[in-house]
Amino acid sequence: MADLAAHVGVSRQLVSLVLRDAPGASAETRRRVRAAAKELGFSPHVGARSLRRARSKDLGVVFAPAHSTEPEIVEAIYPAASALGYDVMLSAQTSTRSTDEAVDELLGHRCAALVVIGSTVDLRAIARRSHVPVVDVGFGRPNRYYDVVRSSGDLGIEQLVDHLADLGHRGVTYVDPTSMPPGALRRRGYERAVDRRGLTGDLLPVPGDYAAADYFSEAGATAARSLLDRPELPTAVIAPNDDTAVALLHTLIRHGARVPEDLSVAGFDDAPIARTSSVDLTTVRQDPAHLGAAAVRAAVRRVQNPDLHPRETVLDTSLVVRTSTAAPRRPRPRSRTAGQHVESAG
Amino acid sequence: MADLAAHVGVSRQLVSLVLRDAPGASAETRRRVRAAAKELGFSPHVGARSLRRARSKDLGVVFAPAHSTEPEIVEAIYPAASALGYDVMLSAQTSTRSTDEAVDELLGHRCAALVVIGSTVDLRAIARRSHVPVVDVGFGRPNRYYDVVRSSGDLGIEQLVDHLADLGHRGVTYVDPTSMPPGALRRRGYERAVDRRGLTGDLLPVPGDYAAADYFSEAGATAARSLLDRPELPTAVIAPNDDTAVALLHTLIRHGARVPEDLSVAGFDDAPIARTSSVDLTTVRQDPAHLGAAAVRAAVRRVQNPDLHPRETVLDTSLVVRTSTAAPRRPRPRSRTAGQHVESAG
DNA sequence: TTGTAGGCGTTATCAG
DNA sequence: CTGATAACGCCTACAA
Repeated sequence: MADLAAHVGVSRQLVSLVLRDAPGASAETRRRVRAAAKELGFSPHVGARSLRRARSKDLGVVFAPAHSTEPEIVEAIYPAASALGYDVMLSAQTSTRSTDEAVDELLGHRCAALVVIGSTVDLRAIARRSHVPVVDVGFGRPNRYYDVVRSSGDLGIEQLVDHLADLGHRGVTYVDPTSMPPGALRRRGYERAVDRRGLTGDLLPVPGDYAAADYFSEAGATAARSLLDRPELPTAVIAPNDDTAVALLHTLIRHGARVPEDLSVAGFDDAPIARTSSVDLTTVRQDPAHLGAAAVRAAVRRVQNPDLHPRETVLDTSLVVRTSTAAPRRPRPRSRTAGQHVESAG
Repeated sequence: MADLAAHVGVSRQLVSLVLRDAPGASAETRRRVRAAAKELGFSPHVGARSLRRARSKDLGVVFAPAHSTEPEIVEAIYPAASALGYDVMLSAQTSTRSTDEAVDELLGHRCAALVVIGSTVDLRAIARRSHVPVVDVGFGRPNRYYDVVRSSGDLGIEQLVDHLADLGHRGVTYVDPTSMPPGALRRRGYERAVDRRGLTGDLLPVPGDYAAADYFSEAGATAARSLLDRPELPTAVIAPNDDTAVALLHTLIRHGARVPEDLSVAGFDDAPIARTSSVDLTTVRQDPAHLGAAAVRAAVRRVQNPDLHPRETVLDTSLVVRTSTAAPRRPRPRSRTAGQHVESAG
């Protein structure tokens, strides 16, 4: 930094002011300093900066890179954090790297707060030893130790059941990958909606190992084979995540069933694969941008006021109707028009 | 750290020794120091550490979280770096965050080297201003400024063509998403193999925008529709990435074609989706673990000896045969039995 | 094993 | 806007 100052012909502290966007430098000086910094390839040493600064402006984010939905949330966190003046520091949780390791690295960097995405472990111990606010994004339950941000999985499934009931379906089958962490909540939504609408329920549990990379897909394929073994196919099937729904859909199609003519299929997440034209899956969207922004807000709120109690933030989901659902083969008189995109504010 | 030392009843520098695994402390002391660190929730300030240390032991990694194959490479980089004594620092490149921004953040952390995954831009400018070794993982071309690690896309496609020829196919159609960065290389492999085996070539170019999130999938769906419009389907189709191949496969199946009975379909990448049982795609694997390890090795090599010239590392691919490819149908009659319907859907 | 001293690059404060 | 000075937490070197 001294080099840079000498090169421009100003003092070091003026360079420091410019580089951290602090007031007290003229526009012309700013320009010259920035130009010189670029020319010399200089960027301030963030280690030294964090050493000296009173409070950190870094948000630590723990995520699983290979997961299908987490990266989208990570991408959304960047602009949200940036808008509040925070930098983002990523730390991956993988098969060879535990949540604790990922958290420790971030703690070493003295992040102001931690956002943990899609964790299946209880973050209580982590929250206690962190000494910084912790936010759980995914499927945590409200507690006194850390903030929880999640979407309303139960209501989302209810939206799906309502959609199918409105189309005229009298029964809806629900594939339940039983070891999926948010599974219980979503299944409750299904049961509630089926009761409320007076539909015939049909629960198809598929056990398995959540840690297996292809558990969701295999669950869909397994469920499809089970349905194909029946004397008659149901008219509508819901799976509580898109990977399972897509595998279900493709396995059914491969065995001669037509979707949506023979049966309707719906998923949950609005993952990228649901949007491709060869799938075009009716699903429930939990907006990654909303989740990311809510997580950042929750973290910053407690950074600014550490005495506040952790909160639960539940985000609305929105039904996304595509061409994998339609009225059943012999539509009832009360069937309505399909194809509407119902959105609810976040 | 002073607190910790006082708590254990030893000197600060002994604590420092223990925390960085340096020799000079007894096993018993190590144990007590670690226990106390855990109890007090203490971890060394990496900023202060990097400020003091002569050389950095951090490897900066730039990647696109939402990409289908990059996260697997990122996961592989962790153990590879760890084995050589390096920490990993992640920086995301997204639609709202340019490669330059991602690189600048890492440079601010004074990483020892930079690994840039799947970049479509020329890294020359970045390599010049970085003052640290840069490694491009993906589809860079050899040059004097930075290392390149890639897999042998051309040979991989040749393996695929050979496999199909060995099965008895006399012609192979090749879907070419023309704006895909490694596309030219792979297409050359196709052309070479078709010539060498004396097959009938059939190039099906699909233009589009690489930046669009669903470009690969849409390319597959488009190609499928184009094939279905022909009077006769080819017996074998290759797409140079799995997303395209899967969309192609599903669109064909949805329109009544049987895979592999009517035609064989193959992809490239061995992405997670290719492995699911509802897809079970024959493909070419470029091992993410190998790519990650090679990238780390290339980076560390030049960190340890900055005078060495950047290199190109080309990794072998391996053919993964699954059930989407088979021998061509012997008779050519288009006799289709019940349950098969060709329809035009959206 | 302990103690002491110095310094890494930055920010903060204060008087000019 | 400049100049001077202290401090952040840690590592290194050296002597005890």
